[in-house]
Amino acid sequence: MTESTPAAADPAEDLPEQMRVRRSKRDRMLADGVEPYPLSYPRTATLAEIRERYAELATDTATGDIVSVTGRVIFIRNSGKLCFATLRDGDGTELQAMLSLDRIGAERLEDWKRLVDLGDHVGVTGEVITSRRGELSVLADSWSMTAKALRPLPVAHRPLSEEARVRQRYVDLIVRPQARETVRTRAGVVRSLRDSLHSRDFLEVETPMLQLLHGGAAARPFVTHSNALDTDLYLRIAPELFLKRCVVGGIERVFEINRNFRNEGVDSSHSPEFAMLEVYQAYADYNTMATLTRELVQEAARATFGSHVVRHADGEEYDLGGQWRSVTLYGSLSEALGEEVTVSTDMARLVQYAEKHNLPVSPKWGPGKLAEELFEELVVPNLVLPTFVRDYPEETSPLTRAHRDQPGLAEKWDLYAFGVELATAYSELVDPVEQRERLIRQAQLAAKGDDEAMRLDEDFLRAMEYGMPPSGGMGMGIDRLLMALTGLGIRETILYPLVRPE
RNA sequence: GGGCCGCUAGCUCAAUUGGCAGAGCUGAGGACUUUUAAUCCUUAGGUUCGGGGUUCGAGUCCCCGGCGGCCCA
Repeated sequence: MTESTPAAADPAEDLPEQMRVRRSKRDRMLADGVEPYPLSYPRTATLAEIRERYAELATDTATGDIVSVTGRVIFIRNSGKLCFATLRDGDGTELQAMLSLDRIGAERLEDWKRLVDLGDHVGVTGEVITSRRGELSVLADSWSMTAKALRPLPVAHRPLSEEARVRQRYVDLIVRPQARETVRTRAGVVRSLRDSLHSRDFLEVETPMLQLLHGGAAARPFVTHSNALDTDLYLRIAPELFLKRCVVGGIERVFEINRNFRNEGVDSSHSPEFAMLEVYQAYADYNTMATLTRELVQEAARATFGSHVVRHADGEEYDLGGQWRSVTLYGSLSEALGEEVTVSTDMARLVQYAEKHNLPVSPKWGPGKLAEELFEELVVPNLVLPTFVRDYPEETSPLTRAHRDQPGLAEKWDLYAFGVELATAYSELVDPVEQRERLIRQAQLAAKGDDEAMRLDEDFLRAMEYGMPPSGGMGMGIDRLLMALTGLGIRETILYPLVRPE
């Protein structure tokens, strides 16, 4: 509404012709005492119900059944004494309405031709018939405007520009079936994740979005302010530290599906607000989490596509069924380099490999971070089908338990699919003393590089000191899961992505 | 943050070397009782993203800014 004309000005002056015409039709209705936005319409059946009930009706048949239907006019074909319109329901079902002179009379037929435009919502009451061409139709005895549209629809047969689709998603949803389908797919995936977790006795909780301290991930936060407390607050970058408090409190299987906020770049796979599933399970480890994650994704694929084979927007099909490939970080990196690399390979050697592959090296990186960067550069682009990448350097995994038998490594995996990171999981670090030492080191690093030095979350450490049982934890990006299942960009999987002001 | 590409009618897009800003759909007027993106006749519709510059002349070339997309960091 920001662009609308102030009430004082005469809005008709500036408007394009098509909008003036539609407003004048609304005015004409009001002048005739007809409400262009009535309270309701006595609908007796949805378009889908009519289609289902009369699926087998033969060509050029009259049923004698009278129904009342509603829908948005998406195509219109008027002639002198017989008019056709295609109506569409919210679920995308289409049905034809027919209006004939002998059935509704000259006056109402003329009203239809004068007042109804593409995009209007109408209600039609009449007999269910099939036309001579076999099209299932409602032959009107009466009709009403149920909501007059004041703006023209875009051309229905050419794609909207990508920017228009994102900025005016409501228009995208009206004209593009794939847009409506994506909304349904997303709802189905989220529902499937919840069902899968509930059936495994996980409890869903909601933890703070507004936090005094941000933690649980390395990312720049959004900052806001509480007037009541007179203190700055952070929008959460992860729910991790609160979910762990839940496990300390005895909620042994806990999850949350909610939004995280990161004040970072926006591109085809990153959004400043994104939906995330996090799961924690006591007496589990990163192996338990791998099985759970695979089952969650496979059940989501089956719930939404009826199969483990998913079809991407480009038509390619991928089978997500069965066991998934599992590699180690250093093993796959060694293979890509053609030389043995381990967690004890020294910095100088790693820098040589980086130079050989034109990878710029930041002076802030340690050997663990550099190995990860090399991995992302050389291995990740080739990971198409879901692949677990296991055993990351301890250096970059401050909340992860040390590997049970390989020094210098941590029990962490990342799940990659279609070139992006889909999920990550740890055998959680639960020793409060070691946890404190690692967080202090992180805080010192943050303080060096950043004026917003991270403070220690003392309450989190206090909770850990009460004793957290051995646990596995996992986080999965919901938007990215949708991307992996559908092949769409992140701005298509998010209904209303952030855009710059017009 | 850097590079490249784009922004023209309500929508999707054209416009040759710098030389009258166009098409389809949509809209308006008319014809049509079986259409399916109906068809036929007539017709309207523009601050070419904004600002500045070069030029006899700029949608087109140059500079600054805005928005979007892609690639890179």
